[in-house]
Amino acid sequence: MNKIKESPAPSPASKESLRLWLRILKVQRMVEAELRERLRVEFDTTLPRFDVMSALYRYRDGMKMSELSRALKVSNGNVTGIVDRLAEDGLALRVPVPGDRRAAMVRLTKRGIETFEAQAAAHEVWVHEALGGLEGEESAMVARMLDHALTEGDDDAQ
Amino acid sequence: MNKIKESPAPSPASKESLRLWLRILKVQRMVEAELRERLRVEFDTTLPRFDVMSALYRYRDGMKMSELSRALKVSNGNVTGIVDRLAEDGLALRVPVPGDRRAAMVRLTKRGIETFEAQAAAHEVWVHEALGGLEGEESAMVARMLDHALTEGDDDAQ
DNA sequence: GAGAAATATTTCAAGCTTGAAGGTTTAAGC
DNA sequence: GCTTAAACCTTCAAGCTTGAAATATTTCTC
Repeated sequence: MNKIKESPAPSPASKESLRLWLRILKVQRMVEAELRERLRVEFDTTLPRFDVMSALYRYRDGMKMSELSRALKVSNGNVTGIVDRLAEDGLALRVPVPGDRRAAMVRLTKRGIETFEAQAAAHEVWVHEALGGLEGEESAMVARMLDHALTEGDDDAQ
Repeated sequence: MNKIKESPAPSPASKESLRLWLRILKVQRMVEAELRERLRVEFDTTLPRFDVMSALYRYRDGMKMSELSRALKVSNGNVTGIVDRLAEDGLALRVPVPGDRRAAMVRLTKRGIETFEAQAAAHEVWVHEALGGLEGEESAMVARMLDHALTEGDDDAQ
């Protein structure tokens, strides 16, 4: 598998951004693989489902489908399918919006809330196990700098 | 969409890891969405295809399917499909491995190399545009700290 | 208030992704 | 050598993901 020395794109400072990007990607893939595996084995669920439930848990009285897809930064049609499956399993449910017959509110069922709380507690531990190599202050600093790295377009900050 | 104050998981330091994780995820999703969109519009290709070509470009004389999937940290079956499509488009090709009739080497075609070089140059610029909010030294520091954040299991470093 | 534009959601095809199961070939153990 | 295990790859079903097109409803504009 002889690795070949690179040469083609002799750019100046964008190289540094590229290196950072590859590092971010590596960390993200590593942690995500771990979380996905654990969610599957221990809770028989998936990361996308967890993400949706997490958003719904935070906004306990419901979110519109469009709010959900905006919050998760995924496409509209995507959310439809995931919510469908959550609903089939009795974890979430669609309720009509009084003044607007186009829209639908999605919210967790009682069982959905209980289920998510168990998953979230485990999830937090897993993340710490995977990413706990930094002291508290370092961790906060990296988080801050990452935010700062995005050259713009920052909304919906936590 | 009333946001509800959180309360359920009153953990101590894992909270900090969780915050960092969410930040990483946010940056990753933002940049990735941008890259995907641009690859689609300007080169009519996808991120997974780009990733595979990137690996094949680095290991110019070919990689086995298994090496490819290990390098990209994706499943075996996944790579099969992507390479199939690259091959259909005449960008990559499978060549038999002399001593081993199970394995297959994958390598870029001449056209594949040329195509990738154009894409890679643009890609580097895009990443810098998206992630250029840090000075060179800061960027390097974040990269270093991210590496350090992974509590272990680090192989294949760059 | 009728028509046009905007908003909210679903449906669809194509591609990505996984984990598991299957087929083939090679290596190891005896 | 023969059996068993290991390695390599593909196939498959299920689910995720996107972007675009289709529906339905609401709002805007005149």
